[in-house]
Amino acid sequence: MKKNKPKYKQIIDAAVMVIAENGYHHAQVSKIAKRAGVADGTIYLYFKNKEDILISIFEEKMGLFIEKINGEIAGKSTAIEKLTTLVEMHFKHFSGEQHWAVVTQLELRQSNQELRKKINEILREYLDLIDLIIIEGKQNQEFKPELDVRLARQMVFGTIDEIVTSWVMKGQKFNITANSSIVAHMLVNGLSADG
Amino acid sequence: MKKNKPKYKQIIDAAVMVIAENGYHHAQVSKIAKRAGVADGTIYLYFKNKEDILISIFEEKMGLFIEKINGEIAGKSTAIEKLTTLVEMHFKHFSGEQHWAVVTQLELRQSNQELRKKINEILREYLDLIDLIIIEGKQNQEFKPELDVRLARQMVFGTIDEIVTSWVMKGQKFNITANSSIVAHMLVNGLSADG
Amino acid sequence: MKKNKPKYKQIIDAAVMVIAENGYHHAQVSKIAKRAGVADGTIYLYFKNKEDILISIFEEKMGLFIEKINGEIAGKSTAIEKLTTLVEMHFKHFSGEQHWAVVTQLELRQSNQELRKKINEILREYLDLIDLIIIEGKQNQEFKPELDVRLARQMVFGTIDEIVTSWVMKGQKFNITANSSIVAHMLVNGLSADG
Amino acid sequence: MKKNKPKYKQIIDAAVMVIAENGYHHAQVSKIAKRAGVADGTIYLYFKNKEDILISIFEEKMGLFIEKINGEIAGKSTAIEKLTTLVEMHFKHFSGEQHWAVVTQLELRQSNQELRKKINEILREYLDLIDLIIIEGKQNQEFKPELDVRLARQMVFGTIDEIVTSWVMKGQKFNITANSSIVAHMLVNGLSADG
DNA sequence: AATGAATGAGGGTTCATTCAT
DNA sequence: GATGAATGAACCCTCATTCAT
Repeated sequence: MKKNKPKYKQIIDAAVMVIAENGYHHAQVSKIAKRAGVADGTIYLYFKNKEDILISIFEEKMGLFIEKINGEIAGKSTAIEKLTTLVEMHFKHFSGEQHWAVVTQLELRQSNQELRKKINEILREYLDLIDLIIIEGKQNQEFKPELDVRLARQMVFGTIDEIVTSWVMKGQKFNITANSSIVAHMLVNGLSADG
Repeated sequence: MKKNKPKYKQIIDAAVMVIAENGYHHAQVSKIAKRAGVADGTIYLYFKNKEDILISIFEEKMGLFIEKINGEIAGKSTAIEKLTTLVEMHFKHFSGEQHWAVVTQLELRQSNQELRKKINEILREYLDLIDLIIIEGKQNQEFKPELDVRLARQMVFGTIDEIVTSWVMKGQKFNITANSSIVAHMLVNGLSADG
Repeated sequence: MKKNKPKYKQIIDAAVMVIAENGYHHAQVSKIAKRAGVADGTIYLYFKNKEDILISIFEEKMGLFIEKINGEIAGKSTAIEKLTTLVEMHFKHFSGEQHWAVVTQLELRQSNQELRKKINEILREYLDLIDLIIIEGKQNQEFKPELDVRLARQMVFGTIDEIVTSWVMKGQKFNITANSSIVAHMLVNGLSADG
Repeated sequence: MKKNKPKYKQIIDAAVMVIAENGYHHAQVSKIAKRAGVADGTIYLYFKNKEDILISIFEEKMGLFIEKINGEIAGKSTAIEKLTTLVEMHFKHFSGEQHWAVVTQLELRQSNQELRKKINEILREYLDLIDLIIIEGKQNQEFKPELDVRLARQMVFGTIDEIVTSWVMKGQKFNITANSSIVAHMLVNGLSADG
C-alpha cells in the first residue's frame, strides 16, 4: 500500500504547504518535490498526475476530519448536541491547520469542473454525516418534522463554509472558534419548530 | 465615459457568453474579441487587462441585481418580509440567467486570490444590504437583539449561495425558485428569538 | 496565403538547417525560431505544430523538385531519355542541397508512422511520375510490355533512394552525380526486353 | 558468454515483441523487462544500454538470416540462380515473420544516426554477400564485366528493401513472395549485358 | 546474480499583452 | 480610435539508468 510509505506522507505534507503558499496555479510539481525532499519523478510513483495530488490531499485530510468528528459525536445523545459539536469541531479543525484551511477554502475551488466533481464526491461523506444528524433531529422532534433535509443541510454547510472562507480571506486574523456556540445556536434555531 | 460606448457593452456581453460556454480557463481574450466583433487589441482600449473584464462583468451584473432587489424590498415594511423577498429574488435571478449562474457560481471562483478579493469588494454591497435588513430586524425585535450581524449575514448568504451552487453543479435540473419560502422560513427562524 | 509571407520561408529554411545539424529529435522548436529570427510563438502562427513544420518542408521542397523534373522531362521524347533525366536530376538535386539531403534521407525517416504516412502521401506524386514514364515505355515498346508497373517503379525508386541514402550516410564524400548514367543504364536494362 | 544464458534470449525475444507491438518510441525498457519476466535492472546485466538491446536484436536475427541464405545459395552454381534465391528468401523471410518485418522496415529506422550506423555495420555482412554474387556473376560473364559492384548492389538491395517496406506500410496485405521471380528477373536483366 | 525504487533532465505549446501601422 | 501580427515566459511528465539491498 503506497499510502503507508513515508514518501507518500512527505509529498502530501509538502504539497499542502506549497499550494497554500503559492496558490494552486503556481504550485509547480517541481516545487512540491523539492520541498518533500524527493526527485520530481518520484511524485509520479505515488500519484497519477498533479490533479491526483490534490484529490489525494483532500481524501486524506477529509478522511481524518470525518473520523475525528464521527468519534466525537458518537458520544452525544441529542441531535442538537451533535450539530453543536460538529460546528465546534469544524471551526477548531481549520483553526489548527491554517495552511490546510487556505487550500480547502480557496485553492481547491480554483480547480476545473472535472476536479471539483471528484472533490464533491469526497465531500459527500461529510454532507451525509450532516444529513444523518438532521434526520435524527427530525425523529427526536428536536427539529421540525417537516424539515427538507437537503435544504437544511445546505443551510448548515453553507453557513459554516462561508464563515470559514471569510475568515481565511481576511487573513485568519480573528479567533474563529469563538463563534462556534453562536453559530450552532442560530442553526439549531433555524431547524427547530417555530416559537 | 468608456462604459457608455457601444463596444464596452459588446465586449461585456461577449465575455459572459464565452465564459459560460467555454469555462473560465478556456475563455481566451481572442475568443471574446471575436465574439464581440472587435480586434484583440481593442479590448485593451476598454479594459486594463483580462482580469478587468471579469471584474467589470461582475460589477455590471451585480449592480443591476442589487438595484432590482433594492427596489423590491423598499416596498416591504418588515425585516422578515425584506429577507424573504431577498431570498426569493436571489433564486429567481439566477433561475432566469442560467449562463450567468454558471459564471458566478463556478467559473469566477476559479480565479486567483487577487481577483477574488476584488470580486468580494463588489459583493460587499450585496452583503451590506443583507446587514441592513438584519440590523433593522434587530431594532424591530423581529430578530434577536443580541444577534451578531456578521455571523447572521454569513448564515444568510452562505445558505443561499450554497443552494445555488449545488443547483448549478447538478445541472440546474430542478426548479430552484420553489425552495424560496422554505429557505426564507428556516433563515428567519434561525435569526429569531428562541421559541 | 501564409505560404507567401516572408516569415514562412524564413522558418522553413531555418528548420531545414537546424534539423540537418541536430537531427530530428534534437531540433527544438525554440532553436528553429531563434535561427529564423522570430519568437517561438510565431512558429505557431504559420504551422499547426512541430510535425507540421516537417510536413510543410517536405511539401515545399518536393513540390519544387517535381516541378523541376517535370519541366525537364517534358522536352524528352522517349521513356528511356525521361528515366535517364529523372535519375540525373534526382542525384543532382540532392548533390546541390546537402542539408536537405540529410533531412530527407535520414531525419524524416525517424518520424513516427503517422507522420511517415503523410510524407508518403506527398511522395506519391513523385512515384506517380515514375509510373507514367514506365507506362509510356511499355506502350513505346522501349520497356517490356508485361512489366509490373508497381514493381518496376519500386526498383527505380528503391535503387536511387538507396544510393542517395548511402551517399549521405558516408558523409556525402564522393560525387554522386557521376553515377547517374551508369545507374540509369542499369535501370533501363532491368526494364527492357530480355537480350 | 552472456549470449548463451537463458535470460539473454528471454530479453531479446521480449524486445522484438514489445517493439513490434508498441513501436520503437513506446518500447520502454521497463515494458521489455516485464515481458521478459525480469527486473528492470537485470536488463543492464546483459546489455550496456537500450541501444545495445536493439543492436543485439538486429545482430541475432540478421546472423540467422544470413546463415540461412548462405546455406541455400551454396548449393547453386550460377550467380543468377544465387541472386534469384536471395531475392526469394528475402521476401519469404519477412513474409514469415511479420512482427520482425515491422521492426526492421519501420521501427528501427526511427532510431538516431548513431544507432543507424551500427545497424549498417551489421547489415554490411548481408551487403557483402550480395557483392560476392555480383562479382561472381561478372567473372562468369553472366553479368556485364564493367558493372560497378557498389552501384549494382545498391540496385539489388534498394529494390528489395523498397518492396518490403512498401508491403509493410500497406499492412502486409498482399502476398509478397509471389513477386520473387518477377523482381529477380528485372534485377538480373539490369545487371546483364545489353541485349 | 537479481531486484525495483528512486532519480532528474528535457521540450512542445498556449495565450495575455504590445505596438507599429 | 482600431487593428492583429508578433511576442516569449512558463511547466508537467516520461523513462533510461543507477545502486543499495
